[in-house]
Amino acid sequence: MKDKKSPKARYHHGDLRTSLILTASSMLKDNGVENLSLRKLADQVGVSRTAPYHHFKDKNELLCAIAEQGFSHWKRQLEGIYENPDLNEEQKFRAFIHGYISYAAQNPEMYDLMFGRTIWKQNSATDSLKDIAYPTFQFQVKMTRDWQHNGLLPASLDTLRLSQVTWGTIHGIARLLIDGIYADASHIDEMCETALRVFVLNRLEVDK
Amino acid sequence: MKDKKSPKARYHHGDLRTSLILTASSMLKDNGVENLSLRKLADQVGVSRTAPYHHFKDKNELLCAIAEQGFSHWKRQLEGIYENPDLNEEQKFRAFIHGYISYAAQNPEMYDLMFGRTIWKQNSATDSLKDIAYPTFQFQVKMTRDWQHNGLLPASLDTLRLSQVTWGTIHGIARLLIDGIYADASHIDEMCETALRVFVLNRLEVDK
DNA sequence: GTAATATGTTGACGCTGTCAAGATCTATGA
DNA sequence: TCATAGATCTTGACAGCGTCAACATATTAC
Repeated sequence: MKDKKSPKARYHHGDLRTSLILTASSMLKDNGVENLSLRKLADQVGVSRTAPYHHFKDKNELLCAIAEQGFSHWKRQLEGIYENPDLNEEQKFRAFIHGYISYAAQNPEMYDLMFGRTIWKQNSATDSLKDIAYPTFQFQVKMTRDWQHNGLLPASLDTLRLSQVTWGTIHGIARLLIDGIYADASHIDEMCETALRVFVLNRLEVDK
Repeated sequence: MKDKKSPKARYHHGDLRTSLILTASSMLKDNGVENLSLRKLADQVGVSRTAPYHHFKDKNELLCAIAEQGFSHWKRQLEGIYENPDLNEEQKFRAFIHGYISYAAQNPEMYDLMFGRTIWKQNSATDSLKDIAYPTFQFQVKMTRDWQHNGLLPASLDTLRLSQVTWGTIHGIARLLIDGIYADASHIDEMCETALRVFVLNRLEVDK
């Protein structure tokens, strides 16, 4: 050790945990989960391959921590739409659908991590992730209930089932887009409008 | 080589390609794509680790071949519903939705392979797979068009967009189920009925 | 029957996640 | 102040993965 304290050559990193999450998020965005390796990540950050294990039990815990960041960002965005006083109920519903799909289209890898099987299959989500993810899911149920009370969505249907169906719809459209089954992102707006009309408008201006 | 022709000890397998697809499908069903390795597969079939490479260019080609089988089975099932003369249009639509979700719920790993990002992302589907997958997708568009003509679905909407939305809906519900975000399979029927009412019934018996 | 081809094998390479053991820095408390 | 405990980072090692190259053996074609 020649340099006493060159900032790059310190034995201890300082805030490795945060650096790992940040760099990993960036690598995720560029190349997807399937190309995110702990070794490349450690290399990028400038530490040895096993250093991350002092901050995350295993790779899954790192992925959950990244997803947490995503949910936090995501939840703020959702709430921002729902609490915007300048929008009426139908506009909120429209903004919600467009916002949801846009987020997925603009952050496909993060969306995949947040809502994909890598984390959720086989219950590998950490408690910490569940603590932020579950309330987000529930927030969607709450919005659905409100829209039912407002007459925007049919009040006759069970709220939980209806919110599963509405969420399923936009989730499914998002997945078709980001998984490359419908690669053409130029139709996003039209698809959103069609979904909207299926859920809302067809009930108001009855098809004759 | 002691035995002249013990059926287990032959140098050439006989129909390795078929055996690989069959065994791989079984392993897929049990453990998912993420746990399907060529080496374990070869071991199971009783050949060396590189033998599969004489029948498939790489792992992706094997996966595509498996998915082809899935699509073939799947397409027959779809057509069986659609061409059943004992069902009226609404019953067909209902059977289609229930059949779709049931297939996904009963064959989650195959469904994931057929409609997931492993194959479709980055255009890794083989031509052979596309030849069977694309017509299946188009068959859904055709059904949607017919249901529009029958008045079951709104004729005012663009057929392609509408079929993307209806497919998106059941695809999304299927994914939520098989990815473990909604693990509770006991609600499948209720979710299907809710989706059905959103698409069809709400338009007929207008919510008052 | 011999040559070409199809199909199988072993060896090797670089990549991966992760464990164990040891090195080095930081913080605690006597 | 200084030893020591704990946090953090390192190298070494291992098994598993997909895949390539080189070689062996069986089948097919002329």
